Amino acid sequence: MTAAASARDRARAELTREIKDEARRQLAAEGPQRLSLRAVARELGMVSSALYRYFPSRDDLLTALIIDAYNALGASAERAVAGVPRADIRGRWRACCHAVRDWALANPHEYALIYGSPVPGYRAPRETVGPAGRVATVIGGLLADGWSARAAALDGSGGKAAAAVVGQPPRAGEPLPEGLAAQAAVVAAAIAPGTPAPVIARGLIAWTQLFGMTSFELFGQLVGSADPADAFFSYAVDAMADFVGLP
Amino acid sequence: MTAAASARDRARAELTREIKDEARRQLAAEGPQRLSLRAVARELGMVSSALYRYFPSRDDLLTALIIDAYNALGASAERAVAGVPRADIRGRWRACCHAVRDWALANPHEYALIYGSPVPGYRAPRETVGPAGRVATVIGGLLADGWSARAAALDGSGGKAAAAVVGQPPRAGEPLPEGLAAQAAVVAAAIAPGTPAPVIARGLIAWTQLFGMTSFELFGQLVGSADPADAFFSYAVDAMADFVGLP
DNA sequence: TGTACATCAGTGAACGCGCGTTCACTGATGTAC
DNA sequence: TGTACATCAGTGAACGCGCGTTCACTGATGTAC
Repeated sequence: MTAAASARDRARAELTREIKDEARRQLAAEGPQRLSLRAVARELGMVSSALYRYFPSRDDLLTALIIDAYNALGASAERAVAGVPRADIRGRWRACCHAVRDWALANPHEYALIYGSPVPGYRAPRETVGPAGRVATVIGGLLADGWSARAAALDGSGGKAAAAVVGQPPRAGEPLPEGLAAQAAVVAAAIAPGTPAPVIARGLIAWTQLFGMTSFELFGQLVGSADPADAFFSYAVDAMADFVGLP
Repeated sequence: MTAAASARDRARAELTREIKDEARRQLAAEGPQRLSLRAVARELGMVSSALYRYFPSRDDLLTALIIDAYNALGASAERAVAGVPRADIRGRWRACCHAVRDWALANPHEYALIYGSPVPGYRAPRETVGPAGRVATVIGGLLADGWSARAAALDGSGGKAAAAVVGQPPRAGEPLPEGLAAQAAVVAAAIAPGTPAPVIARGLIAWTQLFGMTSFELFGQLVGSADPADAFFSYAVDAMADFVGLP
């Protein structure tokens, strides 16, 4: 009786979700290491040992939250990018960056959970790597699109590429340190096929800049300089778009 | 009897240092939130309540460690920069960036303590802001030196500034979003007198990039792309030197 | 220089807390014949 | 369709742990006259 079987299964799925929701709520209120199974159970009106039917240990609950956080951030970036016309590559880049920032500001503890200091004694298992890569994959796609758009423009107009606010865009033949060229090739193969290594290398810089800036804002490091950070963030996003050569 | 008075005082200062050293050791071994007064006391062969003669609470001990960490990192950057001839501005920038990274890799938990997610329930008091600004102050000095060197060269050579690998250096008149221009002016006044706002704005980008990249390396976010990160790091440091217009 | 007093460092016991995890159990929900 | 059995969810008590902090105390070190 599949319908009946899935009745129990559905109850199970629902409670699993409720546990995660409550855990997420506590995460938001207290931070990652204050997350306690007992408190979650208490809030749900269960006895703490009951949670062990759903998560074999506290670390497994944490892992589930981490995966959810990566997925939520990734989905938010993907959604934002999909909302901009495909040809407007710079607009998609802006959308991606702002989606990252907005999600981080809206979910500071979840952001800290995945991009802050690693939780001590906790080692991220394999299942996190897929979700963890979603934003990078989006960025890789934009780099690839940006490169091919620019390559097409160069062919057509004899070098009159889009004006850059912040400097010359990367060129395919630019020299790179050897180790980096190899790493960039691997990255390109994975998320930005056909994109030359120098573009990827700059993309890595922009990627680290984006998250560095976001973390700094969230963790209070911009107080006294670029806080509030709205203007700085937008400026940096555009500067980095130029830097990686987006049209 | 000042000498005798300072005998007791010296004993006190020494034990205070020993407590911090032991706490730092535990920090390195276990991470910030595993730091426990009882464990520190145990290791020192004291009873836990004795620590309250030295630190009024666990948070105060944490604060002391945070200040020490900022100072250690700041001193390390200052030392590295001072070891390079004053005129070699790019060399000093490189030294500064690599000092930050090297210190972070050598003291990962202390780095996480100050640049990772904020410790929950802990609010950094005033005394941290001075030490926290030391690296930024170093960078501000380099931006100022870079700008005045470039301004001098422009005057002398009619615009033939140093060749940039990565694009055109910032110009004084470049447009900035309004809020950012004001913030940049404040920053300039504090740590880079006479430096135009666009240079400062790019400096902020480079600053966030430096720490973003370092945090990503330390927190394992570069695994699968730019790990090991030596080549990428050096490349990014040079790219950012161009980006902020260092000669 | 010697004595009476004040200051301070360190002790040891105790308070009250919350945590993760285990285990034998009860009762309800599902399955097989 | 009805019964006997298996599976699973949730209970409640318990284990053992370590933590931060307080408090009254002892004894040593310093200070004032």
